[in-house]
Amino acid sequence: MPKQKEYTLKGLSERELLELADLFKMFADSTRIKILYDLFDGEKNVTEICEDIEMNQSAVSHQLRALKTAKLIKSRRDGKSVMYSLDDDHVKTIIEMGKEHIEE
Amino acid sequence: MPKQKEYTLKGLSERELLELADLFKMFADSTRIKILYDLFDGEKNVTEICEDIEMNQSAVSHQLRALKTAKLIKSRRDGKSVMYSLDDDHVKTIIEMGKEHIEE
DNA sequence: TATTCATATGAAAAGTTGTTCATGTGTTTC
DNA sequence: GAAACACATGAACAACTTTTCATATGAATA
Repeated sequence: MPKQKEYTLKGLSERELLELADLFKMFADSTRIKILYDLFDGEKNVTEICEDIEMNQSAVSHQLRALKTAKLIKSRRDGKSVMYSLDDDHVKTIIEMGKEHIEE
Repeated sequence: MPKQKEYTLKGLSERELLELADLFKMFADSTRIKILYDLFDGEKNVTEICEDIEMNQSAVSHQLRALKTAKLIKSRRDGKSVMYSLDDDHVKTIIEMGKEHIEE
């Protein structure tokens, strides 16, 4: 039996297109952009991030989890703290491209 | 009277952060990614786009308007048709960066 | 000018998302 | 081991998005 013809758009499968959209969803919220941008400096714990971006701890934790699931950041425990840092080289490039667009 | 201290995260104002998020929202939906990706080939009219991405005309028109408002695409009328094309050099780069991330 | 083709648009429904609140878990310190 | 500190999590609500349906507008053609 022949395999069901799957929709693709010039080599991109429906599944890959959805993954792409999910990835960009991570950049589609200003709280998450603040977190990512804050981590440009390097590793920080949750309390530091909360102070830097002026958001409460619960909201930040929820967004950190989303960013981690999307593999944009990683974490390690350090005593009572959990340290977060960027986990993808493309994050900076993507945000920089965005900045260039809005600065035109 | 001193100006009210405005929140900024390392030089990015709250306003710019919201603009950035709004920009990335445009990439955060697979229908819009399909449209943008489809336009990598060059100018196309609405009917062509609908066929390529297999979506109905109304849904596509709504998304075309969003992309145009965000200045990612531009349009010109050609007889009965309206031709759409990319209006930002960064669009390809941003999508390519996204592809690289998910392909890891 | 009536009809047809191409596109745009408004309203409504269904789904998704972000924040808050309350509370739970893990780690250190006393 | 009790208290304090740091972080995570589930539920609930409000706000926002995307698609569909119906219909409107605009341009070409008979």
